[in-house]
Amino acid sequence: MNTKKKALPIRLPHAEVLSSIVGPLLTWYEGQSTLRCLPWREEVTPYHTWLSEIMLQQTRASAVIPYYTRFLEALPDIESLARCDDELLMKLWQGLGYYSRARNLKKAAGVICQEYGGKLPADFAALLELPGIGRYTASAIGSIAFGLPLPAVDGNILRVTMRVLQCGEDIAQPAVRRAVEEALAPYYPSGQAAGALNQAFMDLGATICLPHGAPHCAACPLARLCLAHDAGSEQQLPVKSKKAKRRVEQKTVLLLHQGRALALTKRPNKGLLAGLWELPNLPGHLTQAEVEAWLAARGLRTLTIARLPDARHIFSHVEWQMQGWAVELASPDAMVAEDASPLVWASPEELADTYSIPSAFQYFLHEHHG
DNA sequence: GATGCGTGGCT
DNA sequence: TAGCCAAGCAT
Repeated sequence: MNTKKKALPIRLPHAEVLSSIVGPLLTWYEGQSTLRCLPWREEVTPYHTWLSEIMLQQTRASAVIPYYTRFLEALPDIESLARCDDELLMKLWQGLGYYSRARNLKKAAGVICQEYGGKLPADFAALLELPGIGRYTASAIGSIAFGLPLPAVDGNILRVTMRVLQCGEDIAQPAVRRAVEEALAPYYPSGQAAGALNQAFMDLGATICLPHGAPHCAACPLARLCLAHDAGSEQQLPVKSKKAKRRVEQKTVLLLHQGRALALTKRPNKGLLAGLWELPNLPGHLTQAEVEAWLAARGLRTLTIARLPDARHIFSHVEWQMQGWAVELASPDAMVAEDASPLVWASPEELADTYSIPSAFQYFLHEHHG
């Protein structure tokens, strides 16, 4: 016999309740729609919906708005995105995080121009094949831009659904996400109501059915149907298993000035902050003597050197504890050693306009200016 | 299925 | 403050 446990499909309790939430949700959304004025709701096109959904992945709407507006001014259509300069692309994304989203966006634009005549396909399976588009995003684009009856199951829909059904399944498990999709799909309308229903779920999750603190059940159009509200268990749901603890890395960050120019290096093309620019940095916390030795070994002549305030940056899975040194170098610099990553010397203008530098280094850059 | 991938806001 | 969380995807 096969002793491996076969994963059973997740069954949601009281799933029939879901049939009765569609009407109240749509009615509520139509009454509320002017309350959340979002730029991607003003002129709905497949490109606009696609761009907004990518930017909104794991990112709050308030953070996305200025990026979305600026991005469309620079790259107003899919064709210009497909042909844009990579440094410009990353500059437009600088500070938004999850940078592979931007690279996948451009990759997908190339495919769309190549395979689909420059227009997004109005088809779930075809959307799903594009880089950076998963089940959620394919459903969001399909429903909002093309009126396809697809539930876009994100964190909001999961939370609302688990509460309405008073279901204690672990929403960190992909199988639960899939079960919610299958449970909701039969009740989804086609046409404009499809996108409206998905956005109604999201707005409800963002403004009423809150993830932390007390949800605003008194203002919720689903309160009378909600089994968790009925039982008083809203704040115990949804259940979500904890993620692994993040590791800590110590770094020594160098602010190397040569006249007006500041040294930068390019990060590797894979992994954390792939392909972005950074301040030169070394693993561990080095003493002043060790920093000076490192500089000397690269033919860089130190004029002055001073400690900067410590800084800490927390990523989702790693924490950087950084010590910084500001160094004035004699110019011109000598050639760097072969094993060192090459330094580029950026003027303040290039720093602002050309190089994409992640937020993790902004503490020290502010030190540089201020 | 678990892990890597950013950043900022909230409690 | 430390931890949790946000309109997830790729591997």
